[in-house]
Amino acid sequence: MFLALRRAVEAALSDALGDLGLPTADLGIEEPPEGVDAVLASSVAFRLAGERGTAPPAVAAEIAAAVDPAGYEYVGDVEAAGPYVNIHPADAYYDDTLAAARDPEYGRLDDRGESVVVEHTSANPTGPVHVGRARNPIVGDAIANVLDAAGYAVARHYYVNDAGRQMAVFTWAYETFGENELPEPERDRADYDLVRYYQKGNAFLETAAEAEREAVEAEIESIMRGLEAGDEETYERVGAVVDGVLGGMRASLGRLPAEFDRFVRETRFLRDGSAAAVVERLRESDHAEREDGAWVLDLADWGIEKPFVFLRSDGTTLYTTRDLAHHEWKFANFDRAVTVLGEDQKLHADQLAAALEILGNDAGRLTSTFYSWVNLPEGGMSTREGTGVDLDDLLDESIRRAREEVESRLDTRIRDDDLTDEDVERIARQVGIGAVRYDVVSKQPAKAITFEWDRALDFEAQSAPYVQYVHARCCGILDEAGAPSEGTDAPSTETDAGTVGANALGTPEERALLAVLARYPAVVEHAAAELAPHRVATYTRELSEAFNAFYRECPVLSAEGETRRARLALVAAARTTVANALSLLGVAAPESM
RNA sequence: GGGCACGUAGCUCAGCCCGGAGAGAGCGUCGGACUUCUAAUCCGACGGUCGCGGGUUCGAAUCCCGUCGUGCCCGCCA
Repeated sequence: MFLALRRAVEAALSDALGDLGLPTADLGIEEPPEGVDAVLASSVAFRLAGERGTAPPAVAAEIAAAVDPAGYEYVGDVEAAGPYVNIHPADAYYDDTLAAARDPEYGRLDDRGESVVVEHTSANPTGPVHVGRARNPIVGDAIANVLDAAGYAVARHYYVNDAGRQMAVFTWAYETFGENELPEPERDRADYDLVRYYQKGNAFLETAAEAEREAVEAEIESIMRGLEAGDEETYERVGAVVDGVLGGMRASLGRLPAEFDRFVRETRFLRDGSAAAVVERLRESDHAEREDGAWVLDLADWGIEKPFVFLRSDGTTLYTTRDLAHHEWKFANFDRAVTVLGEDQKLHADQLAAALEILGNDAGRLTSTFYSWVNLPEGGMSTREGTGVDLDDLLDESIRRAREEVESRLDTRIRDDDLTDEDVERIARQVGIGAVRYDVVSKQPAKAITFEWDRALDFEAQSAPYVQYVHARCCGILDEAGAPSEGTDAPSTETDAGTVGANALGTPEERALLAVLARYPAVVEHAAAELAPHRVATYTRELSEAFNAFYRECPVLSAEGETRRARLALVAAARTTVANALSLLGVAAPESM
C-alpha cells in the first residue's frame, strides 16, 4: 500500500507543481517525524520559496491547495503545516491494507523475472563453525530470504574451498596422526572429530625441527600439485576429509537454520579446465605482466596499486584465479550474483571485480557485501588455534536459558493452555535460536560486534522474544475468538476477509498499527535494494511497539459488533505481517510462549 | 606509510545511501501498571558538544575536506 501511496503522491505533487509553473525535479518527499499525523510529507516549499519570492509556509499552502486528491489512488487530505505539505491517506488505503495484510503472501513483491545467486558462509572446511563466522550464514540467509520475497529467483550457494594449502595440510595430518595422539573430540560429530587432526598438524608444523618440517612440506606440496593436475587419487584423499568436515558444518548451520541449494567446489574449476582457461585469457590482456616468474595484473586503472598475482611462478593457480572461473560460471547461470564476505575480503573482492572486467564481464552484475568481525572480549576467534566459541555451544546455551525462562513462567501464566513438555522444548528452541539470529541480523553488518553471552541472550526488549511475543499474543486472541490457526484455509465467520472495512478502526492506536502494516512491502523493497536485512529487524520492532500500544488501548474479544470484527481482522493482519517479517530474518514465529 | 570501514545517551544500537518538523529505541537507574484478550508486556522520569575542526546549504547526525581514535587489508595465503 505504502509503495502505491508514495507513487501516487509523487504524481500528485508533480502535477500540482507543474500547474503552478514550478520545477518538479526534487519533490522532497519524506516520512514525517513521530508525532506528526501524516503518512507522507514534502519539504519542497523550502526550495521553491526563493523562486516564488515568498516564505516557505505560503508556498506550502499554495501547493497544498493545488493538489487534487481525487485523481490519485490512496491520496486523501493534503494540507500545509507550516513549511511542510502533509499528506493523509484516503480511507481506501487503510481498507486495502487491512485486507492485504491478512494474505499469507503479504509482502511478497511481484516476480522480477531475474535470477540471483547468493553466495554466503563458504567457510573453509577445517572444523566446526564458530561464532565469529556465524554472522555470515545469519546475514546471508536473511539477504537471500529478502531477495526472494522481493521477487527474485534466488539460489543459495556455499563455495567450498577444497583446493588450497589448508586442505593439503589437513589431508596430510589426517593421514599421518593417530587417534591416540589426539584429545577427546568436543562433540560426537565429524567436524569436531576431524578438526583435531588439523589443529595437531598445524601445531606440528609450528614446532617441528627444520628437516622434519621440510619432509612434511614436500608431502603437502605434492597434494597441492595433485589437485592442480586433476589427479583422481588426490581428489579422493582430500575429498574424504572435506566431505566429513562439511557434513558436520552443515549440521551446525542447519540448526539456524541456514540451508543451501548447492555446494560448489573450488576443485571443480580446476578439473573442468576453466581456471586454466582464465589464466590464458588474462595472460593475453593488456594488463598482464610477468614478474619474478609469476604472472600478475596491473590494476592501477582500477585504483589498486598493488599488482595482483594470478599465476604462481611454479605455474599453479591461486584461490582468486579459481574464484574468477567460479564467478564467470555464476554469470553464465544467473543474472546477478551477491556474495556475503568478511571485511578482510574487501581487497580481494575489488581485485576480483577488476579482473572480471578484464575478462570482458560486466562486473556490475556482482555485488559483494561485507560484515565486520565478531570478537570475544578477550580477542579474536580462530579454528586453527582452537580459540573461539562454537556456534553449537552458543545455540545450546541459548536454548538452555530460554527453557529456564519458559519453565520459570509456567506457574504465573494467566493463559491456561497447559503447555506440554514438547511445547516447552519447542518454545525454548524457537526463542533460543531466534534470539541469537535476531541479535546478529538486527545490526548493520559493517559494525564490529563483541560477543558477550549476557547481551546476546537477553530475552527482553529489542530482541527476538519481544517480537515473537507479539505473534503469540495475536495467535492467542485469534485462537480465543475461534479463528483458524495459521496455515489452515478454513473460513472464519469472525475474521472473514473482504467484508471488514477499516472505518471501524478509528482510535490513534488502530490507525498507527494499520499505517505500520501498510509499510511492510516497502520495507521488503528497501531491504532488498540495499541488501540490508537489518531494516526488516528494525521494522519488526516498530510493528511490535505499534501492536503493543493497540493491545493496551483496544480490547478485542470484549468489543462488540463491527468494532470486534474489525479489531479481529487487524490482529489477523498483524499476525500475518509479523510472521512474514520474522520469516525473512529466519526467526521462528511461535503460536504460544 | 597507503587503502577501506566504523565513531550517535553510562552500555548496546537504529537513523546516514536520498539533508528538512524540539536527535529515537533498548539495557541500566528511579517511580508506576497484572480480579481485565499471555506482565518475555506497558506507562512515566533521568540521561546526548551525533569523536573533533572547517566547508557547502535557507537548513547538516546525514553531503564535502581535514583531523583524531578503533578495526580490517596491503603481489606468488585463502
